[in-house]
Amino acid sequence: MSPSNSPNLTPNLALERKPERKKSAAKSAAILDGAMQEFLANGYAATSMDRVAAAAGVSKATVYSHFHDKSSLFASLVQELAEESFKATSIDLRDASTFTGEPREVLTRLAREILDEATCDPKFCEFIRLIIGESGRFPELSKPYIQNVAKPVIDGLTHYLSTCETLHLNDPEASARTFMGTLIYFVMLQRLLGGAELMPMESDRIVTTLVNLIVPTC
Amino acid sequence: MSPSNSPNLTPNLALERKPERKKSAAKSAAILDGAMQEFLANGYAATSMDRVAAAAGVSKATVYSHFHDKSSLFASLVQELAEESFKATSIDLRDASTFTGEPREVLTRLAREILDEATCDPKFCEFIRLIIGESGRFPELSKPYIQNVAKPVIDGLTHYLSTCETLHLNDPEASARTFMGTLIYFVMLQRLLGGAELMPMESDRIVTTLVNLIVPTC
DNA sequence: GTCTATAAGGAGATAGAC
DNA sequence: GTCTATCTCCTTATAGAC
Repeated sequence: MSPSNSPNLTPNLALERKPERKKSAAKSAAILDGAMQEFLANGYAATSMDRVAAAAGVSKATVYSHFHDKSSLFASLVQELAEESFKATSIDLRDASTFTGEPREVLTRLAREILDEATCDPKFCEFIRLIIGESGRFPELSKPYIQNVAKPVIDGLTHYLSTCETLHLNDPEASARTFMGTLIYFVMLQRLLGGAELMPMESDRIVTTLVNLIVPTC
Repeated sequence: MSPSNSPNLTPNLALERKPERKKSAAKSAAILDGAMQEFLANGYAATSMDRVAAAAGVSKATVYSHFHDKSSLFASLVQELAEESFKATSIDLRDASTFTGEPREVLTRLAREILDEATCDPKFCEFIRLIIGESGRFPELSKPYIQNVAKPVIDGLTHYLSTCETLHLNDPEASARTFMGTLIYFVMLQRLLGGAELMPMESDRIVTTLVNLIVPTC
């Protein structure tokens, strides 16, 4: 109980150079990185803690000292990915320049950005695959995705659509879901399910058609 | 080589009552049934062959006598489910009455049927979850789904939309994908990811908005 | 053709040295 | 705090009786 023995009581000294020996956040990040690599590639059940440890460059016991068990490591990873993905897509939503211009231009630009991100960032597709695939056994884990990714995007788009009087949309939120659904379904068929060979489709045709449906032409 | 010894050469006799002792198709069906139950509930990696055997009411050795290994059993199951699902949804497409009436009525009816099936048949959602979740490690297995389920629906809808001159659609196939994408994304968010609580939405609003976007109102 | 019993290996999780 | 070594259970797949 005597504070003189406690190593916690030397915080003001210039010893902060090496935060090594206090369950370093660096190790935690490395473990989450290894977990990301393995879980995204193999899914939950097919990923072993040995491989996570190897991918992280630490021993298995270290993994268990940072995370109580496999499922809580998985939960932490999903949480982190949801927030990271959120940042990636929400930059667009909070940036005013995203929504400046004619509705036709704005929606075209937005659709292209979303498809580009899905195409160029393989982690994005793998994350969606993981969330959908494991949401049956981990129902709670879809919440971070909904709250941090899907809902902000739908809400932001809904707000934008509701401010465009020229579009005369009766139900902006349902329209926003049509917008996102068209894009996500395209990614799902072409990228996730490898439909590019069996039923090819150019992304520009999807974007053009989608924008034409929402922005009245007559 | 002598055909007189071949058991195949007694097809005309009245012995067809008991096809028991020839790797009975009934057992195969029972195994596939058990496999369906387990794989749909747990995914591929988390399903054990012991539980498949138990669910099928046979021993594990019997499972291995009908299917070479776990992955080929899984492949057979996916193939069967894709064909079964295909029948379920393609009845609508081959039935002429599905496409009779005003485009607005036809599309509304079709959208409601698809959402109803996704809502009432839990196997439908679990199958989609399984296909998406495992398509990373079993890329071939998404082909039966694409060929037997997704492509026929898109193609049938594309053909219908292209015959509706009143709709003046520039790109019927891209429009068909918008139609299906909106519905599947709705099912994905609300049913698969449990978004019903966090971002509720009535299916009727989706259907109404979707039909209004495709069928011109002015 | 179907069963019981078992082989061979990998999984999650922990004990104890340092 | 991190490691090596280990415990225990469960996995896929097969061998051999009937």
